[in-house]
Amino acid sequence: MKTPTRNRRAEILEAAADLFAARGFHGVSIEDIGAAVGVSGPALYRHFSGKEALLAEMLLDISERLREQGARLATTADPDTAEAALDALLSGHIEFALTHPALIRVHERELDNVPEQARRAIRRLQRLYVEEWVTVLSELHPACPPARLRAATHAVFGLLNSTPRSAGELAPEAMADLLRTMARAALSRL
Amino acid sequence: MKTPTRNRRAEILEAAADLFAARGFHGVSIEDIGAAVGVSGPALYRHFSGKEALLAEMLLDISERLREQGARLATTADPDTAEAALDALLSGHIEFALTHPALIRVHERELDNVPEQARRAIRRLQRLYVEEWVTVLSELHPACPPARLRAATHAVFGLLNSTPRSAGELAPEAMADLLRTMARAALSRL
DNA sequence: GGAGTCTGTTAATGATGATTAACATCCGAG
DNA sequence: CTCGGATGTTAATCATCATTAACAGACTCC
Repeated sequence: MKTPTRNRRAEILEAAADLFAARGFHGVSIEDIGAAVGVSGPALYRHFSGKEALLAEMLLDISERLREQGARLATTADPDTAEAALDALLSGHIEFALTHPALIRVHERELDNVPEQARRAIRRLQRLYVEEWVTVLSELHPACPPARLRAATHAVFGLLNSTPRSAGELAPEAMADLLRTMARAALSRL
Repeated sequence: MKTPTRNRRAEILEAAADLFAARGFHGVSIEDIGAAVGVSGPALYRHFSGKEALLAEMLLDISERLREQGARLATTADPDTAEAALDALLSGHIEFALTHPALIRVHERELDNVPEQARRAIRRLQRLYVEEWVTVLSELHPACPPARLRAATHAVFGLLNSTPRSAGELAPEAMADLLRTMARAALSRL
């Protein structure tokens, strides 16, 4: 019982993500989360210091993954073709959103329930990710003021993150294609 | 004390909308809502049969307003220019989103907390509103399959409804302009 | 072969919170 | 006037929940 135990934390985080996505942080009890992974209630305290800490770790992980991915893709090869960098960012985000709809949903909705300190860290990561996009976009639209680029970036995130809401309507492939097409168009004329 | 009383219900709905938008349905107590309008706690039961009923009425009202607006704008004058109808729908939705960010947020997030029966009614209204858009879009893109048009509509809503998240970055005027530009572009090539 | 760490379990404990009861006020109608 | 309805108030009631206690099996390392 050593190997399976290693996965417990991750297992809990995953189950909790699904539950939070479906019913919201306050709509899910510790007992619910425990049940979802086959243990009951207070067992979670062996892995996390509390419910908020669990959420904090979850959001930190998501934000960190997005930021890391952003930093990696934005600097992709050709520094002259900002166009290519934008495409890479787009594809990366879409892939993430389609693969982890629950995480996207929680990331979008539950920041307010994270304790102050962690919230600051998460916000910082989110800001860095946005800045990655803004940097690329400012190369494509040098005349566009930064505030507008930032707002445009948030708007595109809203578009891309709509996935969890229109789930099932379209096959993942078709959905990815649609989102890429729409986002590219939306960002082409700023 | 007759005239001011007439407003009580609306006053409560408004205060509750702001609170739900900020902290989520489960994150707000009846006591909180009462305090926000200057009465305390159980007084709300003189106006609503319960917390869920309050939310249900709120979402029904929002969905109804959007649907009504959609039905009105989509049929606007020129039936030949689907282009104009789309612009009208866009401007209407943007105006609503910028004017009532809290309502948009609640409408987007809290449907799951509404009791079954009301939820069905709300979903029906939402569906009608979406179909209004799909009808217009199908005229502009006759070759595009309906499922794709529906997904595109949801995606554009995601874009337009990003307002509450990027609040303050831009002046309302500039924001409306940006959203209109991006949405038009996103919907131009499906 | 036993001490210690890891993970769990099932009972408290203590808050918070929705809803209801019992009891005032105020105001317009008759 | 005074009766009734509309609105409120405060004090129960009853659940639900996060968190902590107390206790137990299992596996590791010595």
